[in-house]
Amino acid sequence: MSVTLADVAARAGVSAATVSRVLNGNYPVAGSTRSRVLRAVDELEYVVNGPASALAAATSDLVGVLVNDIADPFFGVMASAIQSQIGPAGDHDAEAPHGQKMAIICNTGGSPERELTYLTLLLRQRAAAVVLTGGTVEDPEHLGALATRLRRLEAGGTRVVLCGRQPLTAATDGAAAPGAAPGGAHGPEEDPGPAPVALTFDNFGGARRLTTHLLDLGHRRIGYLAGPAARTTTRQRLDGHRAALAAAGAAGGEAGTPEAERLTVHGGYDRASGYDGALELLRREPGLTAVVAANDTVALGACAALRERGLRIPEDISVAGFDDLPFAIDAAPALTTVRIPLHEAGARAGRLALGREEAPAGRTATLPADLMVRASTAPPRP
Amino acid sequence: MSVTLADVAARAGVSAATVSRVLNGNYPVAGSTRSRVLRAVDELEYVVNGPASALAAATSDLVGVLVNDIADPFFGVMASAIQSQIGPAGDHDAEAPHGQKMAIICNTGGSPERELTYLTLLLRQRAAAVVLTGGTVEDPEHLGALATRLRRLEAGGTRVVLCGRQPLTAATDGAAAPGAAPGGAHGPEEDPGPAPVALTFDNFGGARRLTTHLLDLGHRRIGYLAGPAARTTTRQRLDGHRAALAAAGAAGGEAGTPEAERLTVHGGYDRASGYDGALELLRREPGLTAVVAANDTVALGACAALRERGLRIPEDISVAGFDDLPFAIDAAPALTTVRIPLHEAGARAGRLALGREEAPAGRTATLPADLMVRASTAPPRP
DNA sequence: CTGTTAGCGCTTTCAA
DNA sequence: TTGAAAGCGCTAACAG
Repeated sequence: MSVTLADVAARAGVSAATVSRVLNGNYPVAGSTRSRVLRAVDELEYVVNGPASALAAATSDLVGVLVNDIADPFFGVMASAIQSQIGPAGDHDAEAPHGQKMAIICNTGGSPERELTYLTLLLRQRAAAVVLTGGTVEDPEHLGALATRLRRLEAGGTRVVLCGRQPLTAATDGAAAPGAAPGGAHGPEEDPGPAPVALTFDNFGGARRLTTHLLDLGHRRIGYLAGPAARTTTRQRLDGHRAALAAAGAAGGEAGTPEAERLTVHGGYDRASGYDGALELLRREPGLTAVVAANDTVALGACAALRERGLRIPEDISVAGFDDLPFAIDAAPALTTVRIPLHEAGARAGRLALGREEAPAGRTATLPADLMVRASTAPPRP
Repeated sequence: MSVTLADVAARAGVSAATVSRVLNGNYPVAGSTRSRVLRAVDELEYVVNGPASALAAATSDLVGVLVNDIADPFFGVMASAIQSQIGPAGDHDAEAPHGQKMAIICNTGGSPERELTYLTLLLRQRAAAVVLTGGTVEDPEHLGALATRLRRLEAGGTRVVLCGRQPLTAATDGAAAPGAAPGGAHGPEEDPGPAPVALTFDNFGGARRLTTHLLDLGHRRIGYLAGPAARTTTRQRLDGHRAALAAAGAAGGEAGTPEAERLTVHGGYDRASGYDGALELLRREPGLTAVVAANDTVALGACAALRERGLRIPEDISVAGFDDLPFAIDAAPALTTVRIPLHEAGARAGRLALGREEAPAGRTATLPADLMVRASTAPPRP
């Protein structure tokens, strides 16, 4: 814990600079010198001092990954995929962990403040890159603060990648008008620079296809268990759902109408919300023939509530989820849902974060969301 | 990205040392000076340089968390709980992220080499603490290398906490005899020091209770889907299972006997292993009346295979899991399993890692594993 | 309570 | 191809 570069240099009979060059391998060094240094490193069991090199080099080998909740497989799968591109690969030598990056996973719990706090913390670590996963709150003030932080990060050389989230500019239109920065910003106006790279999910399209599937089966009274209001993911999925309803002229397709409100219950992205929400939906509309949930976890909660009410799935009522998390296929019955390519997205985001993959044209790519028809949906009873 | 302590000091009309003291709040500073400094920090949008302070203070505010697979809720839940104790709490001010620690989550994929690599990386980051979650490979050589790394970490002031893993000394008995260090160690023999704090799960007891439950129901032909061989968790659970069988004089209770081998299939901790394993078990013993899986995920895979074979659960065959992950209760039928207090364990490990909780007596605490009887187990058909 | 003074261990010009 | 030297930005004695 106290052998330094200088010690290695002394033992190898070279200067500290040379040792540094050998270790970083970014500079020509004679073969014999090189092996002498490596031997000394080995004999002394030398381990680089990360903070010291980060200070000197003005960049660390840390990559921040922001997630809402790492216990939720939705984020767990993405985080794992991101990590797989960033961390030590299986084939690396345990004795030569050079140039290895490490992922700092930050649980925001969906809280905008904590999102900002973590970004500041990452800024202070001089993170090499930051990946923000999942949707965020659509509040213009938060979006403004977020944009400011990201700009600072990028100005400091940190790569920023959005994974499963709209680019900020798109989200900021409308309410967050141009002109004066929203309250709180008192720093100099920095150059916006290029927008962060974004990988988005086709939440809207997936939701629309899912509800269309239900409509095609003959359902007309469809309840919707939405996620927390004012979050991008929630809104996109709800919009897609309503677009399908509207296209079919079904009830609840017109946003803002009493009918649409009546058939929509907002809650969290957790099981309890699905359980409670399904009950509420049933109270509002006893003639319900189908329930669409904001995600698979919510759908499972809904299934549990429905079943306890004596309703069979899908005979009495159809239920559909979203995301196609690993457990969806093992639900009872297997859940009809929309597959989000979480793993692919995470892996790609990880590569983008390291600059190992070219940014997509327009700096944004939308990943497909495919309908997975399984056993939990069926035609309504005649 | 370039305003430094000195800039703040200049603006506030004080010395850099004073600014440092204000920011770290670990030293008396006059109220007026304090607010002047804080104002300057604010106006300049100053952000501490983490690497620089880590270098100077010889410790960083990073906490390493090693997991097998963050996409697996077993680890996700623990990681989330650990994080909740380490990272910014909800009530913290976003503008004052001082003294905040951050968790570096390292996915080892269950690979011993990567476990070591990450430990080295964490050593190089001068991590404030390291939490190792879940079981590990029981290979004496790996255990030796692991112990060496952990000793170095502790020697450098890093707190080490094991969460869901046996203390190394206990695991090292038997094969890894005292005396010469296993191959590869060529450093000076350091003082072993105190063993790391460990929080372990009562895998053995939980498994025994689970199988006893099955035996009480009348089952006698019970198949076991074990996890990867040579891992602590796998062995403890299998041992508990066999202990229950042996106590009841049932088939397969005697480790090493052909009967025990025949009724045990080793695989991974994933769904596919459960699926394949269940089929294999059925091939070996068509008269099977129950299947016990190494964990819930494996159990779900087994359920799927069994169902495809036309077997009803629990009427034709009982199935049980382990861990009681969130989805277990929503399986079809609800899974009988053993509840592991993942959240509590993680939270406690997090507090131990920060030194915010006293180590348990003997530096090791075993957390209970309670049997959760649900619908997937029932008496065998007469 | 505050300032001065040395480093912490590494990277990186600039020379040789 | 290698070495010398000057910091990177912060903390921590030690004075005052």
